[in-house]
Amino acid sequence: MTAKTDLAKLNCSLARALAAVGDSWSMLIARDAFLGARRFGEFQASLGIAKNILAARLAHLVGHGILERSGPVRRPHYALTQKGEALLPALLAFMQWGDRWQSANRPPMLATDADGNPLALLALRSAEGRLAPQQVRFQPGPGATKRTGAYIKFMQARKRS
Amino acid sequence: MTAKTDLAKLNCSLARALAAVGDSWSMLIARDAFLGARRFGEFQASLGIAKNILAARLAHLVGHGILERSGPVRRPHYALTQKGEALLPALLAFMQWGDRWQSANRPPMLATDADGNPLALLALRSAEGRLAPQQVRFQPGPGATKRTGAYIKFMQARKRS
DNA sequence: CTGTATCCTTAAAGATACTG
DNA sequence: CAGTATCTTTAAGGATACAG
Repeated sequence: MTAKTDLAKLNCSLARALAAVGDSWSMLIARDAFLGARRFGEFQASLGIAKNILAARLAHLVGHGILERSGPVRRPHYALTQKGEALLPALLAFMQWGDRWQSANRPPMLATDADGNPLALLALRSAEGRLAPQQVRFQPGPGATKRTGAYIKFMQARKRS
Repeated sequence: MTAKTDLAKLNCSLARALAAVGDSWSMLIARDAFLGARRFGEFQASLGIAKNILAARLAHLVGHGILERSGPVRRPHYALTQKGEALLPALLAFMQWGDRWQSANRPPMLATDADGNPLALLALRSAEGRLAPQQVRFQPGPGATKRTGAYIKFMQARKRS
C-alpha cells in the first residue's frame, strides 16, 4: 500500500498550508493571479503547463477557497479570494529568497507599491524589533497536541544547552 | 514523452525557489531544522516520512546548499546553512497563513523572540509604509527576459484599465 | 476558448528487509 | 542509528484528440 501521506494531519500550520496550496504549480498560478491573469489561456500560456494539469489545479484552488470562479460558464474568470490574497506575503517572501539565492540578485520581476517604490524585504520582528533567524524560538500554541507540544519543548530545551 | 517540467527555467525567482526547495517534505524538514532537529531519526520520527524519501530529501537539500552535513559519517548531523536560515521569513509567512486560514487561528506552534514575545505578522511594506495585497504592483527586473517583461507589462496595463 | 477524455510514461511514495 | 536496496502501487505530468 502506498497512499500518499496527508500532510494536513501533521498538527502544523505549515503542513496544512502546503496541503491547501497543493504544489508548485498552484503557487505559480497564484503568482500569475497576482500579476493579473484571469483566464485559463493566460495561465496556460504563461506557465506552459499541460491543460489537464491546469484544469485540475484550478479546481483544487477553487475547492480550497483560494480562487473563485465567475463569469460565463464557457469563458470563466479566476480571481483570488481574500484567502488567496492573504498568500501574498508568503509568496513574496519566497520570491525574495529566490531573488537572492537562486537568481543572483537579478530578479526577473520586482514588486512595488502603486508609485513604483520597491517592496522592502519581508522581515522577522517581534514587539522588541527585528530578529535574526537564530533568535527565533518556538513554543506550543493553543492548537498543539500533546505530542507536538512535547516535541517543541524537547527541541527548544536542547537548543539552549 | 513526459519528463517533468523544470520549473527553474521559468525566469521567475518564485519558480526557482520552489525548484530548489523541492517539495513539501523539504519545507517540513526545514521547519524541523529550525526547531532544532539535527539527526536523521529525529526528522523521521517527527514527520513520519519513509526513510528512503527522507534520505533523498536530505541529499537534495544538502545538494542545494540549504542544509549541510557534518559530524561522523555514520552518525551525521544536518544543520541549516545561511541560505537555509534565510528561508525562515518565507516559511513563517506561510505558517502564519496556515494559522489563520487552515488552523482557525489556533496555531499548533508559536514563533517568538528569545524573551517569548510573539512574532508579528510578516507584512508588506515599501518606503511609504504598509501595503495591502491589492496595492502591490509588479514590474520587470534586471533579470527579466523580453518575454517576462512583456507579460508583466501587459498584465499591469490591463489591471489599471 | 475552455475545457474533458484518453493514453502513455515516469517518478514519487511507501513498506520492508537488509547492511555497516 | 543511518541509511541503502528492492519492490509495489499509485499518482502525476504531459501529449493529443475531441467537444461544447
